[in-house]
Amino acid sequence: MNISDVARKAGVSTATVSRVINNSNLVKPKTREKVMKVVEESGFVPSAIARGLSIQTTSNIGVIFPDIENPFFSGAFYGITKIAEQNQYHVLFFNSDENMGKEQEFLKMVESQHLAGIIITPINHFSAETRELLNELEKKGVPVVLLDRDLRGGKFSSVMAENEKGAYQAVSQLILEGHERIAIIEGSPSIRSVYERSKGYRRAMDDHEIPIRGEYMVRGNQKSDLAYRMTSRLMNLPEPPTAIFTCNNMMTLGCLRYLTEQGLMIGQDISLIGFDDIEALRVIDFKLSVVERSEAEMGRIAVRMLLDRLKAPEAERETVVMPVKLTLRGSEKLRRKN
Amino acid sequence: MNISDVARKAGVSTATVSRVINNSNLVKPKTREKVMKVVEESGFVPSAIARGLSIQTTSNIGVIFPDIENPFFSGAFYGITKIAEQNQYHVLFFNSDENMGKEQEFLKMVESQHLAGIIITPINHFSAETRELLNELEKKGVPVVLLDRDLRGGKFSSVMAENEKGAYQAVSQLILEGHERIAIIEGSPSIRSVYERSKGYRRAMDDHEIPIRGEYMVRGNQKSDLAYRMTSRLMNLPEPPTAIFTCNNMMTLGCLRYLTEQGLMIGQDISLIGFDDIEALRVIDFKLSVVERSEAEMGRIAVRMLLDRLKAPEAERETVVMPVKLTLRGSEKLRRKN
DNA sequence: CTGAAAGCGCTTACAG
DNA sequence: CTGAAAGCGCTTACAG
Repeated sequence: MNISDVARKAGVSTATVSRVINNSNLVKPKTREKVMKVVEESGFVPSAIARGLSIQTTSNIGVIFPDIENPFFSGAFYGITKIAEQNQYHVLFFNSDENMGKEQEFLKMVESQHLAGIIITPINHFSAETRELLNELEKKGVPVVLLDRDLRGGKFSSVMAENEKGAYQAVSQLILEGHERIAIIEGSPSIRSVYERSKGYRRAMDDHEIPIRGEYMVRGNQKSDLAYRMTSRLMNLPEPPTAIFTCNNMMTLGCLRYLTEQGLMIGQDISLIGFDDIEALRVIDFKLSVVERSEAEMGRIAVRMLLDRLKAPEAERETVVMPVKLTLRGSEKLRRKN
Repeated sequence: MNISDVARKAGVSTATVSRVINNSNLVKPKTREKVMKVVEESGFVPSAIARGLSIQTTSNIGVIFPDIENPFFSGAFYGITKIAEQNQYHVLFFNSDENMGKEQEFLKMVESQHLAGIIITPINHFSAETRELLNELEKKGVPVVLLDRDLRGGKFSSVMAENEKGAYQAVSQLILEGHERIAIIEGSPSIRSVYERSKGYRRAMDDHEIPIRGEYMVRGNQKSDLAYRMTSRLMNLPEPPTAIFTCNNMMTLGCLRYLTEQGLMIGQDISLIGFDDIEALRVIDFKLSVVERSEAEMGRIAVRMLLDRLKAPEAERETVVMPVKLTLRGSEKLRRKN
């Protein structure tokens, strides 16, 4: 069943059927009715792919995230699918696995798939290749929205968060609790958002005139396992830290795993604040203090921005910065002083 | 840059370019070289959409899950994207939100998008509409794989789990610990996999000759919030249960939230075993006993099945049943007897 | 308001 | 091994 079949049955041309389907107002009401009747009876669904070839674009948006198992991203993804669905858009998802090669491979495919737009969390802030691929897409009329991570030298729409501020508040709170030996598990320096959290840490230390010790700054890679090993390194220092700030949720988990294995009680033997909340721990009232933000909302905003640019291609590119909130639940404290 | 441009530059016909791109062996090596050179230099990427229209199918597979924020599904989704990517397939994702209308809306779209195949976790075991839509797709050569949930009367490939067995083992263990007042937070009765877990509960109770009390069987909806309220109902019974078995991870969280709010210690004041593990709790060594399975593996298997059927359309439809494992961590015990 | 026809960019049966 | 040409199922500028 295709558009010609419908046209024949309705006694009109395919052009008219097409106009009816696309709600063109260049159709006489009677004709529209006649065509709609055939469409309903036959259960005709137009081929999105033929339409795509003809108008050179589709209603599919591409989403590229580095790690869909990270609850931040699955939450953002949920927000994306919701708004996309409400607007009759579909979502093509790609997991880049924090791997530059995969990211670029996917971007090259975008054009051949004629995607309407792209929401991406780029792997590397400094990747000129990724930036150029995205620039080319923009030039070809495919709007791009960055989510959670910026890209150096690019001018794209984006949805970011108050990363530095959140980290600043968290670390300041630790200082307020009397900590001086505060460690940070940083993320990759080539991820802007995570790097900004390191900056917040340094600024908080500086503002309170606490000297920063190199051995207290260890580098993770956004994943749990390395954070586990880095926590081990920290805790085996001659003078281990009394508090740790972790730069994302997965690293918080890795850190917690090590501390737990060592029998250290959070909020008693050691203090900890993490970036991004962890639902299961909140539920059981585990006293983990965190810097929170709404990941689903970030996803929703990203899609809305994309759709706005699709409607008004000349519209300004904008950046939305999601507010963060420091939620204190007790893990920032220390009962038994070391 | 399209196939005609390449053909012109290489001094051959579009047919030949097409053959080169698709690795047909009906091309003289010299010709192939000549064409490949132009392809590389021009950075030509064939239009997937034009190809799709021509051959009436694409390299996109559709995935429909009810709740991508549930770690079981994001884990399975991760497995899916991995294998899909390895085989040059792309994934169109749709979140049905446990909503039948959305599920069917999406299925109707599958055909117009010419998806190569479908992986679906159906909302309702008894939905004849969904079953028929899937049957039609199969008839049209679009293979279907069910993941985690079966569909009555359908004969589709599927990846399931040992649901009844897992529940049976969990509840038997509770009985072994001396419990008799064992409650269950069931899921929707129209979801086969979750329902099978209820059956495992009943069989375990029967086998051990423990009478089943109606007030100990409460119904959830796979979500955390309702499980929270149901736990409240259970614990406010004149004779509350001493142990609870929850039929999925989200309901385990809701249950934990209530118990925690009431100041009850898991494994001391009340026992609990849940279906599906919860990473964050494992990490902090929270003593939650669970029935585990590998969700990523289920996703990987589902894609492999799909690809096999794509290669050999006449291949038998098969069902893989993932083994489960009861992991005891202490929450099945009771320190202070009620 | 409506239709004939060209065009979107591929693939492939057919002829050579 | 290669090419001309029809076809996939839509949309839309153009003519009426």
